[in-house]
Parts: sequence; structure tokens; C-alpha cells
Amino acid sequence: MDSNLFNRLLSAAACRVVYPESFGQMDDNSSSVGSDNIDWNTDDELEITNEQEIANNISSSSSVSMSTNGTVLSEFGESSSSSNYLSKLHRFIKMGFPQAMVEKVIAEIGDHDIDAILDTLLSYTYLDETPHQEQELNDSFVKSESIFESDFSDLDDSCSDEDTNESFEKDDSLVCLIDMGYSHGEASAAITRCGKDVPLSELVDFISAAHISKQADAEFDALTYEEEVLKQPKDKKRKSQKGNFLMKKKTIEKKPKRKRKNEDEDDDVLHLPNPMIGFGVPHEPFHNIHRTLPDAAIGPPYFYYENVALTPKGVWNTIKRFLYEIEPEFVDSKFFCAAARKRGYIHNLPLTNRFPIQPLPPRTIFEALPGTKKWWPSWDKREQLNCILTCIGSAQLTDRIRLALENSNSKGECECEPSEQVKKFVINQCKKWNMVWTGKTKVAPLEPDEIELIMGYPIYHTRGANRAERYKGLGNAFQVDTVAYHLSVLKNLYPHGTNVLSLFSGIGGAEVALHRLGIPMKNVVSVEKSVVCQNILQDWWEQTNQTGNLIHISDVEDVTVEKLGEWIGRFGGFDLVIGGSPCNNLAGGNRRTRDGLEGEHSSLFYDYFRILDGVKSIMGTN
DNA sequence: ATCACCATGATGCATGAA
DNA sequence: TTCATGCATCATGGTGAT
Repeated sequence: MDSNLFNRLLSAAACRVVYPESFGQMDDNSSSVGSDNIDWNTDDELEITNEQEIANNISSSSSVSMSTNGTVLSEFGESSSSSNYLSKLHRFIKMGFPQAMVEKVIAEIGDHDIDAILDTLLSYTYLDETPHQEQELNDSFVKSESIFESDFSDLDDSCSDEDTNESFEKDDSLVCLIDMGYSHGEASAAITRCGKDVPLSELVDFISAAHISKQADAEFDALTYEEEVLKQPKDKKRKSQKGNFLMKKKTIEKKPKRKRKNEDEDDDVLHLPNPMIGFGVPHEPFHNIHRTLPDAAIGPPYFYYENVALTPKGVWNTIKRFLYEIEPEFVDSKFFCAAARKRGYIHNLPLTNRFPIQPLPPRTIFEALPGTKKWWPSWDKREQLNCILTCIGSAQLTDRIRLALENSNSKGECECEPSEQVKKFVINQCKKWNMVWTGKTKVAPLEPDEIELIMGYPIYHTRGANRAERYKGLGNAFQVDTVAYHLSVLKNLYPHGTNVLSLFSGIGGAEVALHRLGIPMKNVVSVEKSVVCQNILQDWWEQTNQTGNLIHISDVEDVTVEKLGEWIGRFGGFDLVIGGSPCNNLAGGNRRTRDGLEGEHSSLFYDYFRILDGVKSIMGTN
């Protein structure tokens, strides 16, 4: 896409009252679940287990963000219907329809007939082809539901005036599509695919077709699953049926997938580099220090975004499209420390004169955990650990492995190696759960302080939190050496210190990295939901005698344009906007809700973009 | 109410054989 | 090329003890 177009899209997007699909999704999140009850970053306070409870929670909450759905729920009466309602609301918002529109349609025709709702939504979308009409429709939704009260309302007025005077048709199309509730990515993709001069109806048709196809697929899955599985008794039969079903689905899907591979798969999939060294890592010969950033991407401020590399398909493409078409830098932290950590980073930092922080961290298991060497059998060839996750192997697994090894050894009645089968079992489990040898027949998970060392944090950085919180905080954190290597280029640029906006701070990986680089922090605004993590960062801030000012904000929703303007006015601008948005719905370890970028937690990426773009707008206008 | 503990697969890529 | 197999993966939700 041409960069000018994209600039305009972004600036227009920043001025919308009604955010596109993604933001509708986000609104749904914030209103479906009480903001006091969800830890977006660490997710362990997720006490709500079903929609019934969610509905109850909403109705009993007095949070400001609840007000919207508070009125909605009161219209639908009992919590059971609320649950149903929420489920359907969520479903249609996921399809890309604006929340306000879905609420309106369900209020009009009820929530029983899904087809009717879909038809009505589509006809609304089709009928309102002209920008003027669509704007009115959305405005009426906004007013009647009194939803989007805050962030961009001031800007919107001025921008809509500009829009009406806008003479570029292609920009109008983008703005209209965004107004209609489609995401930037969808809108830009549709224009790219269909051409810039096609009628709006054709663009809508393109996007709607994609939605319907996606939804039909999902519904087919759900229906077939229900038909085939729910009839069966529970437990094993159920599992096997599900397995059969999935096998069927795979065989059905395979052919079209291959066709796409030859055609346009490259449009949707970003390829991960092998070896995963990004623009270069220490001790590796390959380095690329030349890249051309799109105009819209150039700072100030510098920004740095991080998430897991191994996401469902298309996620990184979407992230890239939002973050100014910058190519992600995929790096495995195994080149920096003793554990693998495959992550993608999108940033607009310079690439020249990077340097690692000293002292260099241990790169092998034996260097990081010398106590394990004594027990490490020769047939366990691991030299580095797998990714540090948020939970650890069970004590029962340790016992099972101990028994397997003891039985295998006693059979041979000698000190020889266990059988190949036992070795394979043990190795697989050790790799899966990152267990290390702590005895002749004993493997155990890493202790929190060992993980702190590997992840580049001061020892006992997370001390004080309970064990599960420590594992979770560390499992969600930056690998400090990796991030610091990328941020090292800032040292010469800001000898007198930086102002940092740290989003989804967690246990403070960004702050620790800057500190270890010797880059002073004048002001840090840290946005982090978890009180435990806030305390960890605050304690570290005090222990390291930071002279700067640390401000805690608990919710990204509270980071409004007004707040950003206030901080920017006070600090003279942010030098760095840094953060990794929640990966819960992207991570491979998630069995239940790996829903992609539109998932409950991971959709907070759009808040990262919203805030970053807000900072860029304000600093640009200033 | 809090915390420790544990069982719970699917996805997408890499690799190599047919 | 196609297919089978191997492999790693910032997690979730339930249960029970305190």
C-alpha cells in the first residue's frame, strides 16, 4: 500500500469515535468482563469461568466501563438470557460488525434467530453505502447507546469536518470502511485486492464475503462438532469423536490450502527466519543494519512492540499492517541466554552500533545451572532450555520419571543406561516441561530465582509474590538481554535520560533493560493491570535508587488522549513507547482460547496501537 | 479467600522419506 | 511434490488443602 494512503488511514483512524472491528472487539472485552477482575497481562486473576458469571459480574459492577452493558443487560432481563445475549453479541462483533450496530439489531428483532440477525446486519451494511448515511447511522448508535464517551471525541469533530472536505476518493473509501466498523487491515486489504477506484459496495462485498466464509466455516465446525460429539457419552468416547472430527476437518481443508499456497499465500503469511536472528545477534556473522522505514513509522517517538513469534496464521501480518508496515524482527533469545524464546519485535529503532549488556549471561544450561552438571546423563543432549513458560512441571511428573528410571535401571541390574523407550519418555517430558537434573534419577522444574537469572533479571526480582505469580510474571516477561541489545542504540541518543511510556509492563523488563544499559529514566509511565507486578516494579525502582519519576496506571483503557497530552506536555514528549501486548490468545500452550488477535486478551494489541498512534499524533501536532 | 497443584491438545513449521 | 512424522509452544480451568 502506498505510504501516503496508509498515513492518512492512520490519522483518520485516530480521529474516529467509532473504532473498527478490532476496537469493537475491544469494547466488548472491556464491557464483558469487569476491568477490576481481569489482569490483562498475567491473566491469573481470571476468576470468571463462564458467561453466566460474566453477566452476573457485569450487573453487580459499578465500574464506569460497565455502564454501556449495564443498560443492555437490563433490557434483556434475567442472567440466563444475558448469557445467551452476550454470547451472540460477542459472536457478531467477532464477525466484524460494530458493537453498537449489533446491540441495536438484537434489541430490534431479538436474539433468537441468528440468520435474521445476520441478514439485518448485512442489510444495514449494504444499505448505508454513502459515507454520509453511514456516519449518521453510527452517530445515532453512539448517541443512543452513549458508548464511546471519551478518548477521541474532541478530535472527532474537527476531523469529520476535514473528512467532508476531503477530495481523495480512495481515502474516502478507507474512512467509510472504517466508519462502517471494519478494521484498518480489512479495509486496506480490500482496497489492495479490489483496487482503489472500485465502488464502496464492492469493497464491502469483498469484506463481507470474507466474514461470511469465516463464519460459515466456524459454524460448520461448531455444528458438526455438536452433532457428532454431544450425542456421545462423556470421557473417552467424546475425545475420540472429537479427534475423528478434527481429522475429517483437516482432510477437508487440505486441498484448498494447497491451492492457496501456489497463489497468494504469501500475502497472508510472514515467514519466520531460520536461524531466527532478526537483523543480527552478538556472536553471529550475519548482520543487516540497512533498512528503510516507511515515513509514517519514523519517530519520534521510538517505539518497540513485542509478541510471540509462533502465532496463528495471519496475526503478524495484521500487527505489521497496524504498526506502519514495519517488518517484524524475529529473534530467538537462545542466542542471548540459556533458554529459547522465539519472539517477534516491531520497532523503529536504528540498527547500527547495537551492543549487548555486560556481563554476558550464561548461554548454556551448565553455565546457568552448574549444579545440574553432576547429575546430567550423557544421553540427555540438551545444552539449552526451551521457552520459559508461565507454569511448571508437576511433582508427580518428577515421581513418574524417577520410577521409570529406577525400574529401568533395576532391570539391567547395573549402572548402565535405561532402555531406549524410557530415555525417550524422559527426554520428551524434560523438553516439554523444561526439567533439569537434580539427582541421579530425579528431574525437577526450574526454581523462580533460576528463571530470573536466565531471563536477565536481578536475582529475587520477583521475591515477595507467591510462587505461581512469580512463574507467571517471569513467563510473561521480556528476556532482558535480547531487548536490551535492541534498545542499546538509544544510549548515545539520550545521554541525559529518557521519558518512557511502558505498556503492559509486567515485571518491568523494559525498565530493567534500560537500567542495565545505563540509560537514565527521567519519567516512566507504566501501565500494568496486575497489582503484584506493579509492586515488583515499584520495589525494583526503589531498590535500584532510581532518581526518575515512576507513574503507575492500572488499565490501558485509562490511557486517554487527554492523559497522553498531559504527560507529553509535562515531560516534553515520550522518547520511547515500549511494550508487549498479551499473548494469551496467540500462544501455542493455550488449549482453550487460542483465538488469535481478536481474542479476549490479545486484542489489547489494538490498545497498544491506539496509544502509540495517539502519542505520535500529539507529538506530531506539537 | 488464597494458594499449590495437576490434567488438559492443537497449531504451524521443519524435516525427511516416498 | 506429497505425505507422514517430529517438534516446540509468554496457558486455562478445575480441584482440594489451608
